[in-house]
Amino acid sequence: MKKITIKDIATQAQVSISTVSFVINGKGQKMGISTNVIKKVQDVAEKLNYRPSMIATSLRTGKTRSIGLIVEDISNQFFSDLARVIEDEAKNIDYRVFYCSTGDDDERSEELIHSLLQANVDGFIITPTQNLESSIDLLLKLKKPVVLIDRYFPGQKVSHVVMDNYEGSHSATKFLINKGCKNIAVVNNTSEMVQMKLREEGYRDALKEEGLYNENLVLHMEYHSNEEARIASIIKFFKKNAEIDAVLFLTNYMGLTGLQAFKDMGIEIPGNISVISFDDHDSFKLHTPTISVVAQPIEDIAIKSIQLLMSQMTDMEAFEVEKSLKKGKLIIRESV
Amino acid sequence: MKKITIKDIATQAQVSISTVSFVINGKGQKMGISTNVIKKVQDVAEKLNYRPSMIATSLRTGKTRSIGLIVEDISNQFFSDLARVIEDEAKNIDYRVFYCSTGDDDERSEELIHSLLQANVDGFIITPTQNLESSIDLLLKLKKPVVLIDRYFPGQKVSHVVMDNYEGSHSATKFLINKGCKNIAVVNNTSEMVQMKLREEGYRDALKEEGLYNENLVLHMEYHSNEEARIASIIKFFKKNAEIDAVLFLTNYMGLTGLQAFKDMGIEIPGNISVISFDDHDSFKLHTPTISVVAQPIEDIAIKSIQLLMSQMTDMEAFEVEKSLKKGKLIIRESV
DNA sequence: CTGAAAGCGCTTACAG
DNA sequence: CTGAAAGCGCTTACAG
Repeated sequence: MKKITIKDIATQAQVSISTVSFVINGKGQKMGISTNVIKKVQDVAEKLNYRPSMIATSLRTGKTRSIGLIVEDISNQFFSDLARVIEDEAKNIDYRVFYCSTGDDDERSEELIHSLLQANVDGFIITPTQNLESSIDLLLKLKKPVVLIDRYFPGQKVSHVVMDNYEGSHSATKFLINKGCKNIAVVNNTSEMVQMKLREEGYRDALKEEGLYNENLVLHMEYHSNEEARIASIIKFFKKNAEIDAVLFLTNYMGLTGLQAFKDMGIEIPGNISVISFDDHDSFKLHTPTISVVAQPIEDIAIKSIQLLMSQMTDMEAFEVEKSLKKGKLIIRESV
Repeated sequence: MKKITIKDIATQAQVSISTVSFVINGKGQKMGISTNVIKKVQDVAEKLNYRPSMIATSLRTGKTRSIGLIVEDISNQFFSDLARVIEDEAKNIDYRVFYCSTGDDDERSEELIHSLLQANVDGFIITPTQNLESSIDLLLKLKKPVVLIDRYFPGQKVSHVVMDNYEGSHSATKFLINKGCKNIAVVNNTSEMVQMKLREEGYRDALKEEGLYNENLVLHMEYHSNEEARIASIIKFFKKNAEIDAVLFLTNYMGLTGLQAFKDMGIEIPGNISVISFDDHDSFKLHTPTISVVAQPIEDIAIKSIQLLMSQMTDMEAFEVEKSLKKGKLIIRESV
């Protein structure tokens, strides 16, 4: 069975290939093609089960009706949830999504951008890594529509949609303070990215407002260390600071590691320590006790980012940079 | 900044576009192009930062150097782990992977196949849904390389690589019997797919060998019901059969649901009931107590499926159907 | 109302 | 040793 082309249809329907093309693309009416001919072409196309070659169309039009989605790690539930919503939204406007993971590796991220550029995607949605600013600049120079999500570069003129990270951790910390906690720790990674900085700031400011801030209770963990090393560093930190009565984990994977560490140490939640983590996760709902979280507004972020991307794809010139901040949601469970 | 083409290089290097094409594709030597010219072309390509258009190459050669990977649900850890290994393996042989999720929906699966067909991927790796046999037949008719994973259609002549499901649940059940459990339940979904049938058979045969089989202890849950309904049906089942002292969950999501149900009911693991689930998951390692599992040989499956696909892509005619069975691994944790 | 022709960016058989 | 030309499957300005 060989591939059916526009030419086969033209032959069978006894018209020119231009006519076929117009009909297939719904421009039959507009081009003043007779109803009879339109019907005939459609019937033949149907009968031969014709599928236009995306590749030929792309080469000709320069458009692929596809979006490249670059996330940190598609096997992290936050990103896979995000990806699914974005894919659904894109499907509604008849776009395909190609997704891939950076693993928080700058070099890999650059490769992915180039590979998607080569595949000629019409737009990019990206969770950038730390040093990706220049690659993003390249996309801007190429006039490629881009939206950053989850994080961004403060100085760069690119649309982005992120959670209100400052507010999220500020209100979570506030909640712990109101609960009566006095020695509230925070576990962050060593990333210099703005979203992590803002989360830490929200925590710090909330404590400072109450005169409770203690810089010894801030732990920064290496992102690229392995699970055992991370658990060990958490154990060490909590042993050293036995006065800690509450902790805020700034990402879900740090929260999960923390829970593992507490388990190994025999620390009881919320008896010995109250826990809140960023980013909801199935394991947090299933954990004994269930873990409170600052949940990201995944749906809002996904929908908004597609919208921003679409407005760029529709008219790259008229488009203006938009910075969108979406409020997260503090979900209180048994862990506090 | 406009896109650099082979033509721009030809102009700048003062050679014909054929020469450029040969050099870029490393066929310079073979075509007897002088070292000087090769060097000049390479330098110009480098200087202009030339990237070949994948789309033009595809249209011309009919190949895309890409693989379509269709899984049930990319946000399920089993599939995302699988996808990552497949992606890495593919990258090693310089192939891209496009992945997408069926959500166990036949219609969506067909759409995805057609959409990947339109994108002209060179090969398919698919976890088929129940009624996808005819769509797979279509791929065979089109002479498209296909490998099925995780499951397959017994009568169909297609290469596949799956875990030895029968052996996995047989040995897990055997383990529970040897532990002294007498009333061992199993929780399955209503799928008619062979992999689920085999898991249930392994369980059944192990019990029959010891004269312990009791058909009342088999629960079949609707796949497409929501989480609450699933929890409710598990609670009902375990209340009705209070004698159950062990349970085997046949997929990780059923296991997770089961744990939630046990939590709601106040059933203690392994005090009241021993638990083993198929498919390892972070939550199983983190759960209190940690949950024993029949882990799938994800790496083996991924590597083998790429191998089988490659041999088809290399030589579609000489290729012979291969059915590959990979042994799973029983990991005993605190839950038994 | 419809067709012939150019062109998107490549690859490759053919000619010299 | 290198170039001119055909063709992959489309879209669209132009001509009639």
